[in-house]
Amino acid sequence: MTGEGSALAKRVAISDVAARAGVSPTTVSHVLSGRRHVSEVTRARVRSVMDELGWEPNQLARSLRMQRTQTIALIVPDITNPFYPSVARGLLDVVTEPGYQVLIGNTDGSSQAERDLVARMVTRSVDAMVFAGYYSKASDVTAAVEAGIPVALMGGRRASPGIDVLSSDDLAAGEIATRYLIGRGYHRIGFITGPSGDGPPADRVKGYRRALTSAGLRFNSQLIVREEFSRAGGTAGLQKLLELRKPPRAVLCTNDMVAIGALDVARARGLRVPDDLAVMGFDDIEAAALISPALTTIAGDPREQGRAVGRVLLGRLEETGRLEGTAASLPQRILFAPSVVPRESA
Amino acid sequence: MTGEGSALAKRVAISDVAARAGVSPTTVSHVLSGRRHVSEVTRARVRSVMDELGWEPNQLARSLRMQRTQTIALIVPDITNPFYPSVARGLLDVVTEPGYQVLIGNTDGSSQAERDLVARMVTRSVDAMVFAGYYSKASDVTAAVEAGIPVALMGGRRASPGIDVLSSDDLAAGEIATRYLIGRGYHRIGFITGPSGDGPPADRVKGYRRALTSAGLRFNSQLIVREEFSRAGGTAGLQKLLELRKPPRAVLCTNDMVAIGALDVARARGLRVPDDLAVMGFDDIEAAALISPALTTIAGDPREQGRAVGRVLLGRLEETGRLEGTAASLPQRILFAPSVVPRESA
DNA sequence: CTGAAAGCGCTTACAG
DNA sequence: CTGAAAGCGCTTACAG
Repeated sequence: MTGEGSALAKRVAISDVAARAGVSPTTVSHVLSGRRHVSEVTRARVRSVMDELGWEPNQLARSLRMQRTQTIALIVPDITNPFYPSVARGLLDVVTEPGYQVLIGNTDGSSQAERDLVARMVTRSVDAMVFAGYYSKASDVTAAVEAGIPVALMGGRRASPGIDVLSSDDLAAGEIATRYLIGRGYHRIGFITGPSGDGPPADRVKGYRRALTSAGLRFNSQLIVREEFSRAGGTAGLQKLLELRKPPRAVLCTNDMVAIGALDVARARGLRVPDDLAVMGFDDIEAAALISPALTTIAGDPREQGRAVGRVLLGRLEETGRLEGTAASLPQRILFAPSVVPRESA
Repeated sequence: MTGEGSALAKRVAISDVAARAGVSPTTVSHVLSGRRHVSEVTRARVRSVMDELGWEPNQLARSLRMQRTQTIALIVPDITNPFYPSVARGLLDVVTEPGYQVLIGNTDGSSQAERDLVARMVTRSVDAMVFAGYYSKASDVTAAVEAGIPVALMGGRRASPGIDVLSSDDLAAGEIATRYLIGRGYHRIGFITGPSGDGPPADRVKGYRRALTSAGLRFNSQLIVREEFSRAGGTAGLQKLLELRKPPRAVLCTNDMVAIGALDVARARGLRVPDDLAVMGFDDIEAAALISPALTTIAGDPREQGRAVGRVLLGRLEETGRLEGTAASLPQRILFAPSVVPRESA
């Protein structure tokens, strides 16, 4: 019984390869890394022993020694929200090739969970971190920053040392949507926004207002209604808008779910969309293309955002590798411009 | 200049705590783990130094020493397919509390990528692995099995040593769907299935056939059409079915996308759904509830599947911890029963 | 009740 | 061109 095939067979280590090849671990390490010259013959011998024993360096040991884990943390509120898997995909797209892996964490938006996860990631010595919260702010990631880990904050408002910020340009989104509607001849445009007066939804309203103004149209606060971010919110919102003395001919909804709720009431009332009423959403969720009439909406590109995040972080990682202690380049803030996806509803 | 506040401040190590508390690292380690008695006084002193210096053990060092990384790999074909984020969520649900983190990998279904990722995960000494491929089989994960890493294979056909298999019960799904339709008075039922004659889609057809038979209904192969897994496939499939001399009164579609395609032709031809034609899908994608008429479909519970996967793996991990080399319990195969989500279309 | 030492598996100054 | 040794930061037999 050699035990060779056993599931419990000890993993082969660099010392095994060295012994078998009749060289030192140092040399084995160097044929692997190529960081110093090794004579043709020994190199060949070592290579063949590596293959023979199927040796691959233990990343754990390597990480401990090199102080680099080749790992990036991705912390999100809810991986089940389709935006984040797309971001994850984009991140993986650019980060896999250079040898990084990604560790995911789900916070449910709880700041307790956020702190715990950030701490655990630090404890695990991730090389970089992307953090997305419902209301991302720098203070959520201080533990990482203090540990010298570069972080990319998604959805944050401003960059700070150690923290690059990447987010959707919600103001532009609102502006673009409104301009699209105006261009199609709608001048009386309602807006069903979210319950609170700040954050991305408020930025969209700001963009809407700006587009109105620059088109010489009057902004009318009666046309803005605040509702929950849900199908029911859309229903309620459109109902209110339709009760107005002069109801809008088009309605912008703060997200696609809300727009779908608005379409429900249009259907129930027998309104033709978009002839009697144009409806437009934001986000471009999968259902937007599948419902009837298909929803015209504003799309970001979450996968591309993920790629951008990856690139930014890779850049930071290169910096810290090279210039040890030298001043890093300034933290960036990157805004993603959205575009309209014209379909049937507007 | 103390450098204390610098981003480059060395992380504090166990030896720092020990020195400052006037004890050995051994003792510090033991107050942390509680694995041996430490006198009240020294324990208190060590604790306060820990707090003061903010020390947390470096997981890397700990992992290297203990041969346990507290990491689980999750390898999926496409994290962007909503099934997988739900699985990920369920996995996180059960695995976070006991201190595990999850490393994700995306293969795009390429077996090259699958092999590479499995190898990389092994190299990183993950404690366990969940693997989902488009056609998962044991041979995809041999590298992990050989390294003694317990794996949970999602969607596989049979368990084998070191590999537990968890999958949806597609046969039951087909049967349940068909029975539902029969129960609602539909006796002539068409089936738009996928292009190939095996895998989950074929199992669904088998279940359909079985339900028909056990209800005393005749199986008619003309009512089965093979199409692509897409909206266009659903359109084409229903068109063929409607050209039959005696077209079906109800149609089962191999997934919700296909069902949506079928609904497109029903709408175009002015058929009332479900009165003239009942349409039913599988999977319960988000859009199923949002379209009109809302789609009646068969739902699995991916998040619960993820939880189950987590539980199985946690069980295996406990086994290997306890009985070193003793025979592990037999590999399991767990099948998830789906249920119908009655909505408007059937 | 506590500590010195070995060792997990690598990489990299240092020396020749 | 190559190797012996130190060290990354822990845990745990071993010894007292």
